[in-house]
Amino acid sequence: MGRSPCCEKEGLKKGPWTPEEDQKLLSYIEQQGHGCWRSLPAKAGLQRCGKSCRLRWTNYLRPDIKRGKFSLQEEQTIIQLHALLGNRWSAIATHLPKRTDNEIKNYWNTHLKKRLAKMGIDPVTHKPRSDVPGAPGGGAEAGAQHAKAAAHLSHTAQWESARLEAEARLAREAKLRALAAAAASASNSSTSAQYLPHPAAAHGLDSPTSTLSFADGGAALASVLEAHGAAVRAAMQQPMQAYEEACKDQSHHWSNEVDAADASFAGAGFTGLLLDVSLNHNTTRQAGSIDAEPEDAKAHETEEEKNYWNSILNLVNSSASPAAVPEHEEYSPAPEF
DNA sequence: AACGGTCGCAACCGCACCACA
DNA sequence: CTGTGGTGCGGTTGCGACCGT
Repeated sequence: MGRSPCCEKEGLKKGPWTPEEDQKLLSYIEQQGHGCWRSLPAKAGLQRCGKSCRLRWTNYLRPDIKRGKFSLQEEQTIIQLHALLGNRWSAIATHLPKRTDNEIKNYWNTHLKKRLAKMGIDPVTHKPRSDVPGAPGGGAEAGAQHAKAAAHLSHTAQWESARLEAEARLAREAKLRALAAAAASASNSSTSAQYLPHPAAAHGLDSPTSTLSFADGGAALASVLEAHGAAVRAAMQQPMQAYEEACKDQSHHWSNEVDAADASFAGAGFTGLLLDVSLNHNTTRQAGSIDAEPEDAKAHETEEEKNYWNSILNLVNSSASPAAVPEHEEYSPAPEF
């Protein structure tokens, strides 16, 4: 149906922002809050369209944005989440505190995608490419094993994806409730609260561009679960049930196809499966002398990684009532790692 | 030093979704 | 129900920085 432009193109500045423009936007938002983006430029004295202002604020000027080099753990998280979610940068950003979706997207496109391709891993499917010499899974036996692991990973990814969807849903709901509560006490709102994206940001639930985050590895989610337990459980049941339906058709096939991978899954869990990929990734990087890191640092990050995923999986699992958890073994609570 | 190619990042574009009148 | 405005999101582009010759 087509839409009118977000603003009159005539007379509006485009391109890089100057420090003066940044200062104008920053000081205006700090004093007034952004309010309606479309009307903001005129009020703030900027020759920009509202959309440009919003992007500049969201991706660059906000005080709660971390800039600079991505840590190894952040890289791993991006790769793992990309394997699960694809190019859903905002969803990925929710799991990387203080990183914007734009930054993650850029980092993926300019660094990680190329690195995976160099390793012989298809950055789209996250599966080894057989046409690359020396790629993982090159041999017949290794290939079969990898196929099983990949099949299981895909299987598990569906489950995890459903969970992430539910997390997003419940966080949105929590946000709406919080906004309603904030509206009730709007008369005494402070300026700092005005430019925060939503009240949940006050307890670390915020991500620079998204409505959902687990900045402290799941504690924020825990608080949401605590506050809205019944609604959360109801929300959680939907994707779980949907996935259960899908599994009814597939479970036999899966159980035959991926039993070897399941064995490893039982021992190492989903995190372990992913970490296995990540550790191979690290090994390759070291072999290629790219950002080589000491072994103990790597082990430390691995432990953190396990804890990170454990906290998410356990929190989500604990939120679902026992009756809501399907009996299929794949839905059993996250294994202890 | 000059030039051309490549890389990385900020910013833009356009579509999709949602809320609301 | 439909049209419109506001915003979110992912893809793409433009340009400066960097690097090799």
